Amino acid sequence: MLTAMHTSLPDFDMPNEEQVHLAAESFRLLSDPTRIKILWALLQGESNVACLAELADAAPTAVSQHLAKLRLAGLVKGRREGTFVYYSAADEHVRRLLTQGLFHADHIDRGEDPSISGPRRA
Amino acid sequence: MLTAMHTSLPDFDMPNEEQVHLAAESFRLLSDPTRIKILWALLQGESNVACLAELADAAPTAVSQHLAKLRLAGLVKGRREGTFVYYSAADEHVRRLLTQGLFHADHIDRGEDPSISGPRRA
DNA sequence: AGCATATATGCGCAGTCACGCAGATGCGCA
DNA sequence: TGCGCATCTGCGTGACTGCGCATATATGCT
Repeated sequence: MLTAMHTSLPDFDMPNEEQVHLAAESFRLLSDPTRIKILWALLQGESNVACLAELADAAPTAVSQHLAKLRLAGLVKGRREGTFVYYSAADEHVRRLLTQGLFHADHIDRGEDPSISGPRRA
Repeated sequence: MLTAMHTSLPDFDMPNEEQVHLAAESFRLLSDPTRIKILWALLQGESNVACLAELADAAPTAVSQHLAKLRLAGLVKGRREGTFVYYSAADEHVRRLLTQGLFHADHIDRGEDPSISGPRRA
């Protein structure tokens, strides 16, 4: 019973490595406050870099870099109009993910963290 | 019109800084493949460190560290039973978030990335 | 062409993270 | 009390990340 512990139990099903990796990448892109603000703003309508920089309270350069990453991941799309580039959220998955995350943030229950080990605390 | 661009437009509403920060922290914890596998396993029932290490194909030490972070964030709970510690997912928010993320991973459309700037490609 | 605006990109730095290793701690048993 | 097991914690390292700065590219106007 050294390495065969769950194999005997036929219950746990694990997602593919690739799927896990892709999900992790998406979550990683959502793990930055500036990018969250950018995406949240884009979910309410398209906007350009300068305007997003104001809304997210960040430097336009930083916002551009964030948008580049979000674009590479396919989370936002860019549409050029003259000197401006108007960005918009790619699909509704982004909205659901962000909404869930922000909603979850308002309902976090850290439940006093019993810390498992350490002396018994009454 | 230096810093007043969106203030004139009363449309964009932004979430609180704290809420954004908490959401970012949650997303950051979900941005690691090992943690995703751990949480996915825990959503199917409680388990201990060694078993989770096998399921996630990681060293028990690493799994323990991941679980400590997840516990501090309130995403998992730990229940001690003898020398074992049985962990379980904290609430249904985690399930929804993870499900959304993994589902999203199967429907990513990177849409050829027009790269905005650079020479016109056709 | 020349200039200004808007955005993108390359570079260096400081901060963070995941991992491996060693040692500590808690628990059960003889 | 001493041993073994399961787990936790501290430290060092390599890799990555976000930001600021300078620079490059793209578009519009005169």
